[in-house]
Amino acid sequence: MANKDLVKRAFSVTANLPTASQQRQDTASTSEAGLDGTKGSEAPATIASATPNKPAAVPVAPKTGPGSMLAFMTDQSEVHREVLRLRERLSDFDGAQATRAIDPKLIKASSWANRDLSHFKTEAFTRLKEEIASAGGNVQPIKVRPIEGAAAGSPSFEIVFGHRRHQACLELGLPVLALVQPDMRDAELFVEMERENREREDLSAWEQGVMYMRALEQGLFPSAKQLAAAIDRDLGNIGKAMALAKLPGEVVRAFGSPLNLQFRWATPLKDAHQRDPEGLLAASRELTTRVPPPSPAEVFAELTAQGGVHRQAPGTTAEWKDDAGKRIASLVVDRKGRVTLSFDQPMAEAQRRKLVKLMDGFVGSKA
DNA sequence: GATGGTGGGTTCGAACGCGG
DNA sequence: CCGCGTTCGAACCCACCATC
Repeated sequence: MANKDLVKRAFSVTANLPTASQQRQDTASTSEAGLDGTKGSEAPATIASATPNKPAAVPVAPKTGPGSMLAFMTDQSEVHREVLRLRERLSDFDGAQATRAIDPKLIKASSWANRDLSHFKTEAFTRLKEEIASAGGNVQPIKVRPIEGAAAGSPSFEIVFGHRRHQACLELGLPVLALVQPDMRDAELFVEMERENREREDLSAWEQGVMYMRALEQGLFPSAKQLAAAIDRDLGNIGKAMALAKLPGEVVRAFGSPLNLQFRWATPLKDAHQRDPEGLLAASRELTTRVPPPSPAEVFAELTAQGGVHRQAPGTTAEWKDDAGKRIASLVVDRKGRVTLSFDQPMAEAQRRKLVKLMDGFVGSKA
């Protein structure tokens, strides 16, 4: 039985990782009982003495020099095993990146980001803010890079992506969960920020344009073509986005928010600006004073109609209303440039005759 | 001629409205 | 409710022009 018990005991000792004192006691038991003694086979019971049925083993301090040395060595082997265990656990996180909770005041927006303030007033942003508030912080971390030589009290980090989550935490007074990426070059930051924004589809055409313009102005890329290649985007769209971004502020304001500007409007608006810059600005200023404000499509239609355009955008280009604000008539242009003038209310005979006469003159003058 | 930029046409997918 | 057609926005492609 002796050999069988020894094997069982040895396994038990290893598996239970005894403390030095336990092992010492075990050794003492073995010596007392002999290799074949039943007493020795009970030793593991001492190791497992934490069980409620058995009294806890009383640690015995080593009394001799070799005993102390043995105790030290076993202690050391225990530390060594712990190190190995921790290393093994650490290897589970190979490739993972650690996040930190950072005071949002210590983080500044990226130099190339162009989050329009109206982005932080949208319903989507309010929902995001509510989600973050209910979770007690942003669950999805933002990405930042440290700012070299930042002065005390000034921001120490720059956002790579996650401007909306940062803004939400800033407004809520919560720390931002952030992934800190050291040694990140400007171009790398730009490409990553651009990719993240595009994947989330939450940057307007105008904002993209401003972002691209800044990247080129600051020399991140030598040309728009190389910028397009770096971010894997079509050059034509980059040109259109930048054309929107180059529009005067008055024109952009006429649309209510820069977020309302669309890619396909870039060329017609640029044409209108080149054709009659003063006229376009005057029309834009006038549109911003309208109550109720016209829709973005109506603004576009009116601005591009300034000075006569070859290709008009489809949509309602003019509306007439009565004192109560109810629509009386509207002028609509379809995709082929055909114009329909319609009246929403019954027309008196006298008015009809007047309109026909007006049309005679109008069509006649065209012919 | 190479490179960079622009403009216009086409295509694709999503959203929407309408009729059965 | 479902299928179909239409519209809209974005992306892609390519031809063309300007500059060096």
